[in-house]
Amino acid sequence: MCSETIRREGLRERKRRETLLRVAETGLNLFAERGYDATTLEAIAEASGISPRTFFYYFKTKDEILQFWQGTGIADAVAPTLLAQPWDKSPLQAVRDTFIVLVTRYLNEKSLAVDRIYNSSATLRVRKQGFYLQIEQTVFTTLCQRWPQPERRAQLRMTAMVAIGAFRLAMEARRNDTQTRPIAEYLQESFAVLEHQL
Amino acid sequence: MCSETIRREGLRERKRRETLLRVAETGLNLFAERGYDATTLEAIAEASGISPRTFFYYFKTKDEILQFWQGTGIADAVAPTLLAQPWDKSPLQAVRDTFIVLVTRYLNEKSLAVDRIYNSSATLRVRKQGFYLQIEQTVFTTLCQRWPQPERRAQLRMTAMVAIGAFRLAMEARRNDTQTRPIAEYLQESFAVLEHQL
DNA sequence: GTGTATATCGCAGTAACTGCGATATTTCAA
DNA sequence: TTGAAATATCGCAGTTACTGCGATATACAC
Repeated sequence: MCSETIRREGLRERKRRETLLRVAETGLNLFAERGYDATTLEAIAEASGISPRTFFYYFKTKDEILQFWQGTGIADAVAPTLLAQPWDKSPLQAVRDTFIVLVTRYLNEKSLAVDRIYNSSATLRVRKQGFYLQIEQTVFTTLCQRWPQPERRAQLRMTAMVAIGAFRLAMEARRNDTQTRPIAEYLQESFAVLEHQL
Repeated sequence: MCSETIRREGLRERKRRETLLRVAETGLNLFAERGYDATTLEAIAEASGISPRTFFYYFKTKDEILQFWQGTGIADAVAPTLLAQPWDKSPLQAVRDTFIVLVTRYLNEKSLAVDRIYNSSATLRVRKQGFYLQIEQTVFTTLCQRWPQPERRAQLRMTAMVAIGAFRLAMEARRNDTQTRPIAEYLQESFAVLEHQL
């Protein structure tokens, strides 16, 4: 029966996607509740209804759960969004406007939770830099695509670095702020300070 | 006999200093030879003539050996050197000149080895950011001491960030360069690119 | 010389991961 | 429909970094 079984995705893929999401969500919740270090793999596995061994089938490491929430979206969207910017903008302007688009589109309550977890310990704070490093790299290579003149390379490298720096400082400002304003505002301010530095 | 025994330091402290240095050196050598991950604590301990347990009496973690070589010196010298800069310099100039002094004074062949090890794996590259984060923090608070006006804080935070960024890019440039020039030159160039960004 | 602080070490334990190999489930095609 | 191939789940044993506890030895200070 049911000859036209819904087969646009396949049982396998659906289950996989569901399990992945369930584990990621369970993990994030447990981190938020008990703290990152105090949450064992075993606990995450059990709460997700899988065996500890199977956890590693979905995530290579424990902190890939955090990367899952932090990185998904933004990291992949940087290059296309940056390339889609109007051509009359300066490199720095283009990156700034890209970031403004991306944070509005991808940062949500979950990102706030992740941010709080990342800032709960020194080792995690350091690991978060891996994310920034990755974005910096992507921004740089994308900028080089748009402005391929070799003599601009060093300058573009610097642009990528200061832009990610401004991004970091914006997140920092948001974290330290007592009120809660839209993330894009912090970004605007951060880049304004950067441009004022000149 | 020998009533005026040399007692300016004490046997204890001397031994401790010697052992610490021996372990740190052995570790660095093994890392360079076999790679960081392939070097077990047990191997370092054995090659240093101590028990694995005693290793943790000297270093809390394995990568504290890298921190020992990278951080010692520079991290502690940043604040005093920055405060000793002439008062007519701009914040950014002051930080730049501080870095030039420090790299000339503290970076040696060992730092090169450490740099190579740090860049041998993605996880280590990320961990190195902990060092930059620390320096950035120190630079920021020191700048705030010298220019304590609250309305400058945001600007000084940005200065600290771009300065450390320029530092990072200078190290990167040196690593990617085929020839070997004095580190201070890369720094000068990096800050020149930064100032040109304005 | 005696007490106190420091150094060394073994042992048992934990937690994150890896490799191997067994079994079950889904898929694809003959 | 059946049977082979790919994928998913899992247990078990092992490795490595690191911790806590407690024992013993060494240096120091008086």
